[in-house]
Amino acid sequence: MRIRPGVKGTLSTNRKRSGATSIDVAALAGVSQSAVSRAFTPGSSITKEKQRLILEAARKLNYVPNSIASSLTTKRSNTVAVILGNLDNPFYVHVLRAFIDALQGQGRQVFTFSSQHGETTDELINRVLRYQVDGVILTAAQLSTRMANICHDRDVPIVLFNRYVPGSDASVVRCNNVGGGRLMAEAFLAAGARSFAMIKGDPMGTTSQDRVRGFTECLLDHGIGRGDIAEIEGASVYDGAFHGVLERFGPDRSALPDAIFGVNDIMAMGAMDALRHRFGLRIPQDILVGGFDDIPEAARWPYRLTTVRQPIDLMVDATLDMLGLDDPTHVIEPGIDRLIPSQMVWRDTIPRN
Amino acid sequence: MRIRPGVKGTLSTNRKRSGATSIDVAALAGVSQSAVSRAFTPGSSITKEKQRLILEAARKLNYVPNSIASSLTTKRSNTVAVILGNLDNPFYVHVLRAFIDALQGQGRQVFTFSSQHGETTDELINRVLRYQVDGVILTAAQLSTRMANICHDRDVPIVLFNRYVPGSDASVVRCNNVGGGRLMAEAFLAAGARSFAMIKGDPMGTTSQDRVRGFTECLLDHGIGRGDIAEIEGASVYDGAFHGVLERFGPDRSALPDAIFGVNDIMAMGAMDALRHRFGLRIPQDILVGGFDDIPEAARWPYRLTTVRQPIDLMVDATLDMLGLDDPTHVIEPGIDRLIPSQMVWRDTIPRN
DNA sequence: TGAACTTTTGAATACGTATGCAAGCTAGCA
DNA sequence: TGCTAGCTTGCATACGTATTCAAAAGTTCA
Repeated sequence: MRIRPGVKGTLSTNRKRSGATSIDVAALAGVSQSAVSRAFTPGSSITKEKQRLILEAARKLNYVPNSIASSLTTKRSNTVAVILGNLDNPFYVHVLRAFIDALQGQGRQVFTFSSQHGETTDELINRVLRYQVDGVILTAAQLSTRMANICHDRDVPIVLFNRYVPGSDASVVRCNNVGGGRLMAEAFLAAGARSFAMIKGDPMGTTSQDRVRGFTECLLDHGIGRGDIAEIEGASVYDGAFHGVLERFGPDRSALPDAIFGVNDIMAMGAMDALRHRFGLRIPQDILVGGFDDIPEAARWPYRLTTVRQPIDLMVDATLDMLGLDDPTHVIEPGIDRLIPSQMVWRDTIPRN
Repeated sequence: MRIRPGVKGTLSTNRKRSGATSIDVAALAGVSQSAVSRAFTPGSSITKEKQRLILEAARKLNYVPNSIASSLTTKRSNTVAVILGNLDNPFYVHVLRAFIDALQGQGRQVFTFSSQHGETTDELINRVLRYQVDGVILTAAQLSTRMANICHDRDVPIVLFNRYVPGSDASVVRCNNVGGGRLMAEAFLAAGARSFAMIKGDPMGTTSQDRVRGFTECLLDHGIGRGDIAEIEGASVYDGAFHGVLERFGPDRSALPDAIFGVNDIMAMGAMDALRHRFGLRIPQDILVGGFDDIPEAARWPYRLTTVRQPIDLMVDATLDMLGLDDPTHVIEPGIDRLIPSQMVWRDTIPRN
């Protein structure tokens, strides 16, 4: 047993906690600590034979390199923060998984932060920055200018995923939400719909706003009156949409429109369930429904939802690319806005002519 | 601009990256570095007035304490690893969120690891240990004895969530899966079912095995013959169950049993969709279906699934409690097995007498 | 064989913070 | 005023690894 000086007494840190260190391994292998470090650093200048010796000693001692210590000198933690909001929306679950898989493939770990209620974004970003993450992916929460600046000062790249801050120069990867909204409006119009309802998501979120805007503008362009476009607050969750539809049209079903646009799939699904199971309507015979996202759940049998696809993989790739984690000379150009095209996915909730 | 000696030349680490340090703050506030450290450590010995001064200076410099450096001395990273497998099963999404929320509430961050294909558990745990996490929560992946030992040596508490390693003495929190399986069997029997099918999950997972065992044993106890209990591999995912049912009973619908037990809700949902939309069956009039987990999705209209509840919150609380992160004297007692009771949730897929 | 290189090696140091220790300080009390 | 007890404070050091620099060990070629 190795003796650890300075860990005597009534400290609160009286667990051993840290196993063998590179020094222990060096001692056992009869080499210097530097050699151990090099043995674990790919591309380092070390003989095959010496490396073998060291790895063997390391195995004997159950040595695991301490990334914390390593980060302190290299100033890279191989860590990325993913800031999450609404995990009730399966879309973001798929996004999270895509990021985890991609980043893990690069040898990076993912810090998952949830933007909790009662915490300001500034507090959140502060928590994130403490951990010296190499990059930040923001799929929820607002980004204040001050915070964007702090990240910029510290050279921590930050990419907004499917959201943007109007008037800021933060980097953004997003789907063409406005265009997608238009696509859905056109699909409804082509199917003969003349009156509409939209179920809106997070009122503060640009994603929902943009889809609503594209949808509305396109309808207005085609001569639909504002009075024929109802708006329902769905808060981006299934239950919000389900109850939103119930409350809006329950008292007076004659007010039901020809078509309902759920600003995301999970809300479209909630609306469908309300329409079918509470109002006894058939889709698309009695009413049309459209969604947005193309989550796998929306393709399942009870729904077979016609929707607008957000290409997750493209968006994730673009985000990681923009983060530029692998390129030390990478400069985070401010104000880049990668707009990924959206695309109509036809299934059974809107008849196609 | 502060000059950083030693960062000259053609290093690959030529980003500034680290913003102001406690030394910078100390200089600006005219105090020692120790004082800055204490100003940010609650319960530390420092005057209110001096603390105010320091915090003000820190704000001016956009100082954020470096947790990496702090972890190096305290040997606590305030970080917990959550190892995830199947995010296609919404149950684990809810579990993840529960852990994130709870841990964040304790001021800890969550490292999310996905147990990827092509990586052994040993490699996984090694990756985890590098980051000096204060604890490990395993909701997927097998735990080898060797790895359990390494964690134990390093004093890193590790809790298996809803899984266990037979013959090992790892700490476990799990739902009473065997009992839950029995509950479901009893429910089916009470409703008059005499022939059965089970859709099984991960063949290596104890969770699925236990539920299958409880279910089967109970049926056998009641005189059902083995020949009347069909087994289908569903791989714990919706599509697996959907196609499993299709392939098994599509060629010969007369082989359909009275009742189908999806070993988790998402598979029960897949089975329901296949039965209804591909076979045109009514549930529960033509066939009974039961699930396990009680995920919110299973309560929605198309399904209204009768199922066995796993009390996520209780299980999460028990897990964190067992981890004992807040108690420095906490000893990880080996072999603790917290069995949380499961409970029948009656909805519409099994008639209740 | 030896000169001119290239590669490998180890010693020393830096990274940013927490903390033991001793000194400085304040307040309380006689 | 003098003395003690308790709080604050700063100094110095430790945490575990990566990297620089100079020295040592190989390698190539004349």
